[in-house]
Parts: sequence; C-alpha cells; structure tokens
Amino acid sequence: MRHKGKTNPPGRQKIMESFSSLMAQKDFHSITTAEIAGNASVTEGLIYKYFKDKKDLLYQVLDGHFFEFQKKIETRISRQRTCTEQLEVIIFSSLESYADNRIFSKILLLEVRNSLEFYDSSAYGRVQKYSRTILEIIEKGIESNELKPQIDPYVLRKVILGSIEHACLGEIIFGREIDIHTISNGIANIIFNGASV
Amino acid sequence: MRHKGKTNPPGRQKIMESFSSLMAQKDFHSITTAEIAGNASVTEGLIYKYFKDKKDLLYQVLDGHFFEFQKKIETRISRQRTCTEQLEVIIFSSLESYADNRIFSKILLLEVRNSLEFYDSSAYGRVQKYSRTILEIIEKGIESNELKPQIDPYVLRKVILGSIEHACLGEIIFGREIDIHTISNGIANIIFNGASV
DNA sequence: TTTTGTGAGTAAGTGTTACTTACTAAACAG
DNA sequence: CTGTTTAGTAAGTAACACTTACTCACAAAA
Repeated sequence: MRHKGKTNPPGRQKIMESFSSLMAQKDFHSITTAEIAGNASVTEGLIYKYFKDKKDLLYQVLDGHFFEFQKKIETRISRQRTCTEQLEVIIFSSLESYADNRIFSKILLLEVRNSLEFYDSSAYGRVQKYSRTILEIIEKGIESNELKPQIDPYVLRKVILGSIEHACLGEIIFGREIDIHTISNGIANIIFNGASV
Repeated sequence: MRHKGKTNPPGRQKIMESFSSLMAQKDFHSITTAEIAGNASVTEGLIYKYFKDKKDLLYQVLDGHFFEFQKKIETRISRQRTCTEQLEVIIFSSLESYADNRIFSKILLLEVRNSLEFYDSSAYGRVQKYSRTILEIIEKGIESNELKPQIDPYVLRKVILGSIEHACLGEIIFGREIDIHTISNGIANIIFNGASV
C-alpha cells in the first residue's frame, strides 16, 4: 500500500464516542444524526463515510463493548474447574457487566434485537460464540455427571440466559440498582438446586 | 351523553387491523403511516384522530392482544390447585400464546420495551398485573411449604419470566418452530427440581 | 519536482416520514 | 330548525436519514 493504511481516524472515533454518550441519555430512535455529528464536532456526512447507516453505527458500538465483555468472561471461566463453578461465573459476570455498562446492556437487550440486519453483524457473531461456550460447558457438565443427564442443554441455556437478561431489565429501563451478589446467588441456587421442596 | 357514545368506529378498527397485519411482515420502524393508512383505505390523518402517534397505535394493539392473553391465563390458573401446577400452567400457556400469536409476541418482547412511554401505557398495566399474579402464586407456594422458604420470590419470578421470554425469542425472530410441550416441561423441570445431580 | 491517487472531511442538498391544521359531511339532541 | 359532536378528508410542514459532489492534505511514484 502506498498510503499508510491508517485505520480508525479521529473523526470515526469521535462519532462513536458521541453516539455512546447519547445512548446513555435516550433511546436509539430519538437520537438524530444531526445530534451525533454536532456532539462529535463533525459534519453529518462523515457518519456515512464510516458507517453504512445509523444502525450500522449502533452495531459497531455494540461490537466494541461486546469484545470487552467476552474477554473478561473468558479469562474468568478459565480459572474455574467444575461446570457448576463456570456457570456461576457466567451468571455473576454477566450481571456485573450489564450493571456496570448500561450502554452495552441497553443496546444488546433493548435496541438491536428487533431488526433482522443485526443478525448479520459481527456483534451478533460474538453473541453466538458466547452462547456456544455456555452450551459446551453444560454438555461437559452432563458428561462429567455434574448435571442431570435428562436435562436438555439447550433448555438449560435458555433458562440461564433468560434469567440473566430478565434480571437486568429493571435496572436498565428504570435505572434501579440491583444487588448483583444476591441476585446471582439466587438465580444460581434456583437453577442448580430447584425451587421445589 | 347526547351523542350515543358510539365508540370504536370502523376507521379505527381498520387502522388497527391494517397495522397488525403489517407487523406480521416487518418491524415497527419500517412500517410507514402511509402504508398503514393505504392498507386500511383511510387517509393518514385519521390515524391521528384515534391515536396520539404511531407508538400509541402500537401500544393499543398490544393492549388488545394482552387482554386476550390475560383472560386465557387466568381461567386456566383458576382450574389448578397447587402452586406448582399453577406455575406450570403459566409457563405452558405463556409459551403457547407467544407461539400462536407472533404479532403479540413481537410487539411485547421486541418493540415496546425500549421506549419509556410504554411504561405509562395501559398495556404495561396488564403486564404488571400478570407479573403480580405470578408473585402472589410464588408467595403462597412458600407459605404452603410447596416451595423452599429461602427462595426470593422476586428472583424466582425473574427466572420464570426470563426463561419463557428467552425461549420464544428464536421462534419470533427467525420464525423457528418450537415444541411447546418439550420446552415447557424442560423449563419447569429445571426450575422446580434443579439442574444439579 | 511534479504528478497522481487516496483518505479525511465538508457543504449543500433531496426524498420520505411522522405529524398538524383546517376543513367537510352527516348524525343526532334539544 | 339549530347547535354540537363524531367520522373522516386534503393539503400541507418541519425534521429526519441519507446522498452527492466537492475540497484539502499528503505521500508515493515518475
């Protein structure tokens, strides 16, 4: 290459930061391109140099956040030995990440799911990988006799992910504080030991 | 009243039906008011006689669907005696309703949650009532010694609702078929008896 | 040293969209 | 009859997402 393929120019970064900070204040659809550009001190047109459209900007911002989320989860999992411990780490760390990073949570749980384009994005690729990791842990747990053999791994994964996500919704939507330790212990206790006497 | 307060005129109904059928085909934001009106054979302006804005139309359509959902669930619950049976009915019937009524599910799980106005709507009032019913059943179950006393009712509710909702997402988003019986039994089994050996 | 190509960024649009305003026509109540 | 209310229309408008066509800076090749 003749031109030193310098990637991620300042304008691009400023647009993403500006958009992120706006997402902390309001929902995706009420953020305008004019606002994003103004807040970033660039012109509206520049957004479309780096992003296909407004949604693509959303997906790319999510992708960055998800990358960090994934890195943290993976190192933590690797430090645990049993399947139960690993799933507990997943429950706790997911709750922690959602609670610590509202923008990430809002985008992932409330804004991207409704349009099909998301499922082609690289951010969704990360979701799939994370999801597959959970499935593998469950399958290993069944093999090693930690988990009941009659359990459907896909269903258990749904219960785990669903519980985590639902637990964060109140926090994200209404800005309520949640006690991560209590909730994650509560969820893990129900899922592993059951609610019935 | 002087004018026989005749409510729900044909134009209003046609708008709601038109919008419902469009929701079956695409996501909320890519439906235009021109489309809704054209499909209903009325003028665009009429939409705004009966609905505050496009979102209000969404909420009112959801409200109608939720009313039916609630009616069905409540009669079914009343036929069960034990808390466990009642919660099983909730899990099964919710899955069934979501699977049978894609428009309802799509609106409730993917389209309304992200904007705060929804939480003032009457549809959200129904969500709260349904949610409260579940909590009451759980509390009764703890009192009657069917459920473990150390369980936090709020957490158990999160696990139940989260599992149900997550189980339907694949179905709704990708149009996958799910086996309601298998999934609802699987979820109930994990939640009541636990996944650990 | 000039030329040429490219990446960063801008300015000024354009078509669409959600929503508004000001208006009929008819049904009814007093 | 008369005034009021309901159902519905027609013709806008501001704001929005996105496009087009451009400038400028700079670096490598000729």
